[in-house]
Amino acid sequence: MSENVRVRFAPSPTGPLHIGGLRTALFNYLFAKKHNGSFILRIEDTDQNRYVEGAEAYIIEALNWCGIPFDEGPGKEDGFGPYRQSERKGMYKNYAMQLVEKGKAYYAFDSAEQLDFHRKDHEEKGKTFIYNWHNRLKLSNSLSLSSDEVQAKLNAGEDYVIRFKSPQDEELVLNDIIRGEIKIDTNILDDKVLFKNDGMPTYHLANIVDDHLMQISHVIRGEEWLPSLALHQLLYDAFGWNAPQFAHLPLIMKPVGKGKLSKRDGEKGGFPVFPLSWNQSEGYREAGFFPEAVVNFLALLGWNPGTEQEIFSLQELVNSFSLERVNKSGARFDPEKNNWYNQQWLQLKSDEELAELFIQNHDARLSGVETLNDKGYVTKVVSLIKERATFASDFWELSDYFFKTPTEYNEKAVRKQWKEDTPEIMKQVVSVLEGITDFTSATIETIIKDWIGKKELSFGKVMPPFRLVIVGDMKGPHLFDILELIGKEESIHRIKNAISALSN
RNA sequence: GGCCCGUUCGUCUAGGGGUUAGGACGCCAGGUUUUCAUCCUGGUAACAGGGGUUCGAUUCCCCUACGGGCUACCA
Repeated sequence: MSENVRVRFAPSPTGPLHIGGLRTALFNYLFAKKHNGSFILRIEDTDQNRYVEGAEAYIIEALNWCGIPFDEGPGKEDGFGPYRQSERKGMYKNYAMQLVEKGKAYYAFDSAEQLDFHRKDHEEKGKTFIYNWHNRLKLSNSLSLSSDEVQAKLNAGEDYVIRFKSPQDEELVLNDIIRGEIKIDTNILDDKVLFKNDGMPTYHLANIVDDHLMQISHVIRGEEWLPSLALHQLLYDAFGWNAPQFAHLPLIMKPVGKGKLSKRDGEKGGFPVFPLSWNQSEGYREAGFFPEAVVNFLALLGWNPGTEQEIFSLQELVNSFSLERVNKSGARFDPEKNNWYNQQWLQLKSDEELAELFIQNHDARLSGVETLNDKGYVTKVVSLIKERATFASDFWELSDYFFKTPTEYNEKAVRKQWKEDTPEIMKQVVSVLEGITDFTSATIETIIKDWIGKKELSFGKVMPPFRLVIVGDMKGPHLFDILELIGKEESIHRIKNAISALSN
């Protein structure tokens, strides 16, 4: 690989970054870091009609949240800026003019209405209207008009665009790192607009000029750009520039049904499609996903290292990433596996960190449970229940009985476990507990088991109802661990409480 | 419609001219936990179809089907 790897992520600020865009950014980042290169953010805002306030800030925040910040971009100038195309506006026209002077591009005066008419007309006849060698001489442009006529129109201030003059009868052999050779017949190409009558370049021109000026070495983008590759290659050739290498990433598809993943799928399936919340759509961050899990899942969607490793830190991804191992076909988005990754990453987090999250999450939702502000206690609770959780937001439901005395008891469990003689047994358990001074899990366990043995009671008569009165349900970690945490007084209180509640 | 790209378990994928076609998610069963979950073990399940090439194709080539993308003075 060449020494100077420079890649860019070039989103349009038309809304929140979605999961596909995020993966494109991630692959660019991984490739850049793998080769000690630079990851550049360029904002492609050449279409002022589609500009959305806040979108750029959103994109930047999303990249930061994922842990894949850009090296150069808006606010991080490094000699190649500005990084917003709207701020580069002044430089594009000259490049368009260069092509006109070289005879590689031309002025076109056709109105949107005229072109619309042609398209519809062709469609009715079952044909496709393509503005190129085939018909450009029949349309209104500097190829069909005399230079005097053209000059007159320009002097009169008529609207015009600059179109690329795509070549006739050539076979182009393009190269893509992921897909290999792609052959294209230039006769089917159309004369794309490079420069719009509003004084802004189109994506195609701005993209090529900026990639050249910013010395981009590799263009890694979504497969939706593959049809434009021929035009882009032709543009580099027309300018006499060396083209970067290209890699077109497979798309991310809907979990079910046809087509690529959309915002709608997230709403239907109840999973996020945006990294951060945007208006009414909940983001991964707000839904409680860890960025590590999102990155891990996304990286393995369309790429794999060829080993059987599934869990990767960002650094491990960087180390093993290569474009050659990116798949060609689209990958279905699987919310289940996404959740699994979060569960895996949650287990990797420290109890302290998770306790912090638990406290934060909970304070926002509920109040009145004092012990939830005692981080030492919460940390212990988390250590006991985290293996049951997929999200930090599962914690409360998995551990509420550590913080408050049960007021309800699982009906089915009561029917099954609460027998005639159970209240009496529970009363005896109370007196056994009262006699324990070292109220720790292991000690309580030893004493209770001894007592069960001496009394010739069965474990089945004691332990299930014991759990039921402490937890309110037949669930949770090792019972004696729970007892130690909630303490002697509360344990006894719960048993007495349950005896009166269940013995009507 | 035209052009381009693609096609291995339900999903993400490994593999590659001769393999018991491997792993992960999900699902199912068993074990552990005298609870639930985790965890462990096992199971379920795939080379789209048809032609070639070849001693032999899932692997290479062609066609078909299917899927996807593009077809704007949007990116």
